[in-house]
Amino acid sequence: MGAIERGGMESSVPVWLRERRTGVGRPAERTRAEVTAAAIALADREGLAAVSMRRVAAELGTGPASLYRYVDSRDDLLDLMIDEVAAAYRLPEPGGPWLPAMLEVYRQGRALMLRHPWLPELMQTRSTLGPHGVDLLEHVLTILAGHPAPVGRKLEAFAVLTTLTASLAVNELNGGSATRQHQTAYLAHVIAAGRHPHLTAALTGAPPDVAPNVEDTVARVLTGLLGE
Amino acid sequence: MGAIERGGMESSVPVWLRERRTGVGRPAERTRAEVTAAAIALADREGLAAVSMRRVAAELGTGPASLYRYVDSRDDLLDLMIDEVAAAYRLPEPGGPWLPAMLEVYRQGRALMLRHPWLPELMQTRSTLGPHGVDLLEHVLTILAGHPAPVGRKLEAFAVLTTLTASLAVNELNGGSATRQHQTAYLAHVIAAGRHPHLTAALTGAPPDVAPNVEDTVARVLTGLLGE
DNA sequence: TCATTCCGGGAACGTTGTTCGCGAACACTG
DNA sequence: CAGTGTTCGCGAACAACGTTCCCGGAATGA
Repeated sequence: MGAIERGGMESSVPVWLRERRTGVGRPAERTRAEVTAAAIALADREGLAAVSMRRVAAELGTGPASLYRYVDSRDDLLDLMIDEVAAAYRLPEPGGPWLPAMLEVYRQGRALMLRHPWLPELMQTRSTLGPHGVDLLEHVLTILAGHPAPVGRKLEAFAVLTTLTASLAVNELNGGSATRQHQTAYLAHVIAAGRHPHLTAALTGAPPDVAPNVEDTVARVLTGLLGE
Repeated sequence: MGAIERGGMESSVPVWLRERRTGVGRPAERTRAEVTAAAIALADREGLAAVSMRRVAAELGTGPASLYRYVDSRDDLLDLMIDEVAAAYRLPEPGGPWLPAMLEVYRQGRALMLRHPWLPELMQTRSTLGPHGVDLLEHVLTILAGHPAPVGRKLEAFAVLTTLTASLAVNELNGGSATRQHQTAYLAHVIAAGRHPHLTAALTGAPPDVAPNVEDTVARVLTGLLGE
């Protein structure tokens, strides 16, 4: 009876609401924050695939089962990692025109993702809003407070900006990697086949004199979304 | 010596180039297409997580090891799934203004992703261009052939359109699911806390009289990217 | 018929996420 | 100070995973 009561229907409660127990009982030797930090360090060093419960536990010098005292599942841990990283935003007091302020948000998001190469892949898969994510959203809404667009479009702009940032970061990170070689190997084959004239022209033509400015792209998308 | 020669440095060759053997030896009982179809059927029915080599093999009535005659790894199989689904595009002969043509591409992409809910998640993680993907890209470039923007921006527009379609599809698919309830449960808590006034206003305010038209969003982003 | 070449797939290896349950550690009560 | 309730640490185990080995069989070309 007790077991059912405990494990029952709490699985729909997000991580951020499952909190510290009372002061009774044996005190924990670690914090959720420490576990999260260990996972982040591991991901930074060896990539997201290396973040298994066992490896994280080893990082902390404990057994795998111990982690489940701090986290309900591996997915929870991933959510914690995402939000913890978002704590690093240092955003200036909102004020002035909205576009430059939004671009600053993009710039810092990009920097975060380059510092933590596993971040974009993670954010594209799961869409979590933890405490720090919520702070960021509040900041964006403050930036856009004076903008005439309806709220729905502002939320939409935030979502698109997030996705776009992740997408562009992935592109930057894959610059000259193995995945890229995969692609070009096959594309060379496609070009040789002769069909796909436009693709051929696009890829064999002289490389653009001016490298496309990524920040301009973001600006264009944002003004496209919000007008002005 | 033979083993090294065979398994050696071919791992950088994409799936699409590893092709049928000679007519000698015992003929295969299945085709790569059949394996792919089985995987797609399984994913449609039980989600992407159910697509394990063992389950796909069971679907075909064989052992897990047999699949490796058709595919080098599970990742290869996922790439095949993506491209196979892209074969379903039925795009009209290009002609006329570019925006409506691009929106038709979006519309069909969206339909594909709603029919195969595992698709967006997969496309956001891995960026593969198989034969059908290449055809789609060629189509888009044909649509934009008369457009004055530099090629780089056109490729960029294609990439953004793909990402955006996947992102919006995920949003649509998560409409009323468990993940959504996670979010709103925590957001309610955030609102109750009192900080985040703009967020509170955005979420508690009267729901927008007009539901935001997703197609308009895409149009806005595209014109933002390409101008005009 | 024989040699060659390839396919099918049982068995096994290493790794994964997660659960069970027990012993130990602390706070509180009497 | 003993007892009780409650929590923590974590070894062991389970089921499932991707992948490799390897061998028996099946087909083709000579």
